[in-house]
Amino acid sequence: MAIRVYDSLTRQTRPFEPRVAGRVSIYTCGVTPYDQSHVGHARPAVVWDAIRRHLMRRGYLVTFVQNFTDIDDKLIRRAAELGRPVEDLARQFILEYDRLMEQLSVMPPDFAPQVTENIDTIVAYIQRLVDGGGAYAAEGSVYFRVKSDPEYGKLSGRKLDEMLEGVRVELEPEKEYPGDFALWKAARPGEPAWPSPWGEGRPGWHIECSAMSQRYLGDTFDMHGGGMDLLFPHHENERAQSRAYLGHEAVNLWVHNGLITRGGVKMSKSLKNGITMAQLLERYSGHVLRTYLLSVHYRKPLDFEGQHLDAWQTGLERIYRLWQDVEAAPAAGAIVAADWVESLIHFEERFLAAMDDDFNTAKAFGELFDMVTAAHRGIDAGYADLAKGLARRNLLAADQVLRFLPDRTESGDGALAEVLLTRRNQARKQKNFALADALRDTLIEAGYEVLDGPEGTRIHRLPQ
RNA sequence: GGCGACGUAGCCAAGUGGUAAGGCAGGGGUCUGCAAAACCCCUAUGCCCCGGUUCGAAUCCGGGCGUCGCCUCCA
Repeated sequence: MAIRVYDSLTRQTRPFEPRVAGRVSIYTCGVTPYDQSHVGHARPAVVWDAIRRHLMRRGYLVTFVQNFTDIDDKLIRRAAELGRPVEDLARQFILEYDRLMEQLSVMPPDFAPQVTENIDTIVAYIQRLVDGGGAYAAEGSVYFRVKSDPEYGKLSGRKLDEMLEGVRVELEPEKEYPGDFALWKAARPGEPAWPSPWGEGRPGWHIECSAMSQRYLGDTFDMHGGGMDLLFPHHENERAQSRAYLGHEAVNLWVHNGLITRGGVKMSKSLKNGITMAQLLERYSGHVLRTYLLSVHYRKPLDFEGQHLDAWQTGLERIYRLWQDVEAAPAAGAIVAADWVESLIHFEERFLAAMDDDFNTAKAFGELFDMVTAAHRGIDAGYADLAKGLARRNLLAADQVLRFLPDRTESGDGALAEVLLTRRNQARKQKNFALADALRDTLIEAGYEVLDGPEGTRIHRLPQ
């Protein structure tokens, strides 16, 4: 029953033991709000949302922090292109991101710190690194002394000197060592800048996460998340800073999600093969996108192609149909002995066991589909009340963690639809099948599913 | 070039020593006026290839082939 989690640092799946009993603290790297959000932003957000919900389901009190990098080179460049203030641009895309998260049913973080609101904390953090010898000032900037950390490279699995062979172009001659990275960048004319002991400037990219994670979560916290592409250099540098600052590890478990691919190739800025979430939401509902992101284990690459999404949506609709069938069902009464009853009764423990195993949402969905089949078997076997009651309970249990159920189901009781349905029933009784079929087509065109069954005809809409 | 990950049916995808989950697509049936939905049965004697360890391997080890990623902004 213990939760097991894969740790990128030790490259092992380890039992999860929270630092403080009953509580879990999590920090994940958020986005730089300089452009529209794409699927690559959505995946970690949705994955961590499922992880949070599962930990909560298991009784933990979760504190979740996710930052916004609201000052950096990309943002400055983009703002200059558009002739708009950096903070203005950042505010716009932060709002858009938040709205997107809502559509994906992602809970807001407990804290969403922004770099520009934490400059003092960051400056103090850097100062202590300088005082401790882990960093040095040079020409108005401050650099981290990478060689001061004997374990530098361990997280991303590389050796420092090998890494620097040939490839790196030396842009900052004031560095002691080419691998050193900026904690504080001296201001260039026209850029946003803040005062510091080393002159006007702004934070480097990596320092914010060390400073802010520790500000909001304390000296050690349980899990640190982010995309695989952040392993190096971002998280490697972050780890080095935090170790230099604290004298020990800040992070218990490093958790990295796999990347999104398109036709098997990584989606990236430089390849310009990204899809924005806005584009996707024109074709698919937030629930379809969310669950598709959870249909594959979080550490595996995920291919985002329309044909795969369509296939997934078809499967999800089967779950929706069952939900509409059982949504109003009363709790199950007397139990009978049958395979499908066993399946329905033990569903939740199997589901939670899948989630306990390194948050295996793919397997959890497999269990869910099994449960759907078992429920239908029960219904077909003549135990509709029992099967529906159990299925309802199970769907709600799974939904607590995965969040796939439609917010509300539109029932087929629209006045016009009811009239058409009544007339079709009359036509069928009179064996006027041509008219009956025409009326059915009309209903289908209006977006309804028409389900004829032994207890009469039902119509409903699938949520979209 | 260095380091790392992965290779499971037509497609997507779980499974890290005990005899291949699940989804989509496809075939056959039941039900139905017909269809849809649902249910039942079928669809990988085999998990990239070749060796090895083991009573037993998709799972461990060695070699090969292939794909992808990181080393540069990226979630």
